[in-house]
Amino acid sequence: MARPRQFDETLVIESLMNVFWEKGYEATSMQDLVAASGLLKGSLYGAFGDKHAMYLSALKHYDRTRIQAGIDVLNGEGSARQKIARLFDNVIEATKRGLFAGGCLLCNASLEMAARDPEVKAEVKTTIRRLKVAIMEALSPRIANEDQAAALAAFIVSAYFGSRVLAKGGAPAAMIGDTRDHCLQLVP
Amino acid sequence: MARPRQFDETLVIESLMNVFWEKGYEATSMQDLVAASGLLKGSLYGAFGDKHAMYLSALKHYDRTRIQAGIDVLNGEGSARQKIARLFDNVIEATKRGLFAGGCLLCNASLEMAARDPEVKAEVKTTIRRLKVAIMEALSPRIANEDQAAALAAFIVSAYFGSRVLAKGGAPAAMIGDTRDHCLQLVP
DNA sequence: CTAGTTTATGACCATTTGGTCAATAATTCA
DNA sequence: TGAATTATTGACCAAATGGTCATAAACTAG
Repeated sequence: MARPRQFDETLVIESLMNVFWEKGYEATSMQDLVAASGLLKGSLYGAFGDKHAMYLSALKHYDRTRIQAGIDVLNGEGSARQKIARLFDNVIEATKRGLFAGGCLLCNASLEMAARDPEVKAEVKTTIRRLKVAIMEALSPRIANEDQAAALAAFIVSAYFGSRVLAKGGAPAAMIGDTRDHCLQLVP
Repeated sequence: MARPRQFDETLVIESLMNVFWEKGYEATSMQDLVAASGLLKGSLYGAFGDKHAMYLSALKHYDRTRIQAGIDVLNGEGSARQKIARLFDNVIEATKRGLFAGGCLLCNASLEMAARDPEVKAEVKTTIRRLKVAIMEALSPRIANEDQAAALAAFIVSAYFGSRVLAKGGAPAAMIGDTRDHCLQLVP
């Protein structure tokens, strides 16, 4: 009934996400978002709301794509140990290459935003839960006791997130490797 | 030979640190720092340099005080297991009370700043190493093999940092408890 | 073709940002 | 006391910030 959007929304969200991912919320300016998306300010505001709404959209997009990719691995083929190893190997790979500086947007959002932003906190909380459940289910064929599986899953999530902090902080890749190896030892 | 400082430098750094700790670097404005310190802008710049230098000073102060307090625990009395339990209990305590929103300044700095700020990265890297070594030494009476102790120490640091991400992200305290318990099981 | 509706555009805005500086005040050494 | 040195003060600044809006353009239903 009217003029249609002249851009692919998903493509634009992806570009917004990449900026927030690399720079964080506060360090990202509207100019950065304009430059990255190729749209003009007015269009961005019209389509997504204000900067904060753009961040939330980016976070949800990260959940739907990057986190989901991890969950797909956990739901896919292979032993529990192999699947969990793959999660850590991605971090180690990224650390060794040292190219993209973003790390994990979920972790970044948790530390930068969650404490002062209830909406971000809710989103982060939900995504953490999703990740934990997926790990639990990957473990369930090997661990009959559900509480035990939940506890181990919580633990693996912690170690995984911790490895993202180490990676960004310039810790040697060996520390992340050690973390990975210890985690795998615990997976039956 | 001239007019002396009319303020306690350490006290001022402490107040600057608290602001950065709670809000992060980018979300902290010079106005915030002025308000928190009670000094005027000119005095702050005169004494500490620019905002970035203030952040670095705050980070170093965090190392000298808060991180050192943790290391003191690790160097102090008690079994290795007891000492490491105490690290996690602090996080759990803070999570349950939900009062101070800062979490761990070292983790915050790593995720917000390290990727784009070599000085912060160097500081974070050094502090991570200090923490890891202290954990290693706490373990050493029980683990003869040095490589093994180093690997376990790296692992515990990861799990600890991860629990800080979980805590800020609104994950249930039980997840942090599970993380703690699994860590302790690995400590001989 | 036209009326109606939505999108795109970029000029525009108040506010806030980090940072400077000349003037003044306080101190010490001689 | 006076010369030298440093600290404090607050006014000041250019630039950047997030955000708005009137206008023009593009599309669809009738």
